[in-house]
Amino acid sequence: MPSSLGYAILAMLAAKPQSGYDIARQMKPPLGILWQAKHGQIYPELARLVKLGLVEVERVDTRSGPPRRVHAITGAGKTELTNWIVKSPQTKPANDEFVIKAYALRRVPPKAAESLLLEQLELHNNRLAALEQLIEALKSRVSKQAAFESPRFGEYAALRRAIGFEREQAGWCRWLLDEVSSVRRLDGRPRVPGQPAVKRSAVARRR
Amino acid sequence: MPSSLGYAILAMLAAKPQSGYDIARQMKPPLGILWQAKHGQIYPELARLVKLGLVEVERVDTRSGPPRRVHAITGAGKTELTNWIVKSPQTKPANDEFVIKAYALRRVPPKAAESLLLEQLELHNNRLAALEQLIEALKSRVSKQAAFESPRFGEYAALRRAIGFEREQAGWCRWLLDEVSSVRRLDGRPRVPGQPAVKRSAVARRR
DNA sequence: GATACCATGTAAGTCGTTACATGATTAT
DNA sequence: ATAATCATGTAACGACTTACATGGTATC
Repeated sequence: MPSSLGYAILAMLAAKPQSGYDIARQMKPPLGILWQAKHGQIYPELARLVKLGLVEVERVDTRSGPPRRVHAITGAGKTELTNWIVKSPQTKPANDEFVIKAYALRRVPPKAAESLLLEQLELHNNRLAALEQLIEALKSRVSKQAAFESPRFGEYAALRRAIGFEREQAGWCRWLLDEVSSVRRLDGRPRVPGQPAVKRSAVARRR
Repeated sequence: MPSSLGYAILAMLAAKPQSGYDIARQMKPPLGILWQAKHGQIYPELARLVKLGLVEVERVDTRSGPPRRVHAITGAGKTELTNWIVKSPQTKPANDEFVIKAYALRRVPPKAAESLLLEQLELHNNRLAALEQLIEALKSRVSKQAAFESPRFGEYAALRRAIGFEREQAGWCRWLLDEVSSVRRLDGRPRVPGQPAVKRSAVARRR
């Protein structure tokens, strides 16, 4: 039985035959949208899929350099993939390190907290921009009507999800930043009860 | 040097001394919001933190049952945690099995796809309801003004993030469901060009 | 009497990262 | 020349899961 990575590879090979290197490129963090893995894990897993008879290899000679090993899904592979899809998935924990840092953020000086959050926010904004460029390129190829029937629908769906999560994460960062900033502005100054101590919109508008 | 799990434990012990069992309960999937892990990983990691001098144990006898081993963070532990927080985090891949299934969803009959999506949607809605109950209980304890200063702020922030992600995931499921449904209604029927083939709002309103 | 929860640990195995290893090709 | 990319693999290590193991307490 293949691992989750194995099924991710099968799904990609069901779209079209590819080399291990092709797969590794599309799964490369941090932009891999279907699954992320390094080549050090991909090549052994491909070998296992071949040994299971779910995938076959063909050496394709190139005019320059070593021959590429192009992998294709077999009939047995397609069956295995289809059967696996309909089984209810077991969700595994997200476990983002940054949540721990946010959880204990009160322990560090507000200035340090702010720069950490700004760095994180920029990271997500950059990733978001890259993903939005990818989806724009795809949109023309996925017909509005009956998008589900399009051969690139899977890619489109995965991209939509990735974009949604990046947006969500960026929004969370902005909220955190706003909370920290408001405390920083309160620093040492006495508050006047009855009126808002701080305007909360400065960071919220920074998109 | 502790692992990410180690830092998650340190962060929780910095809030208050706790037993391994307490930690395991709060980290239990699928509702652990800071970090998720099983006791099989937590107890050995706690032992390592003790060996590193970042945590100390105290046996506390109970009137009934075996003595509890209450762990507390040490001075060295606080220093280590604070230094770690300000270092920029390395993000690791999300890798959700369900994305693979969605990617290759065209391979299965629309009816099977729909039931898979409905099951997933219900799962996220249930989790969302549970998380929203938790955050409601917290909101009263976290003051509106200067929420960042509140001792429970970390918990509140982590909960907000978890809720945002569940909402996002649920929304994505609804979108997918809508795409599949629209194709199902098209099944075998010829389309009339010039007017929309299908109303797309049936599922979108199902919240 | 059975089930669930309290409470703590260990062992085997899988998943995943990082680094080592090789060698050709293309771009600056 | 030097670096980056193409292209494929392996080995050591660390993270994580699952199952084994034990024994008391509370609830139905």
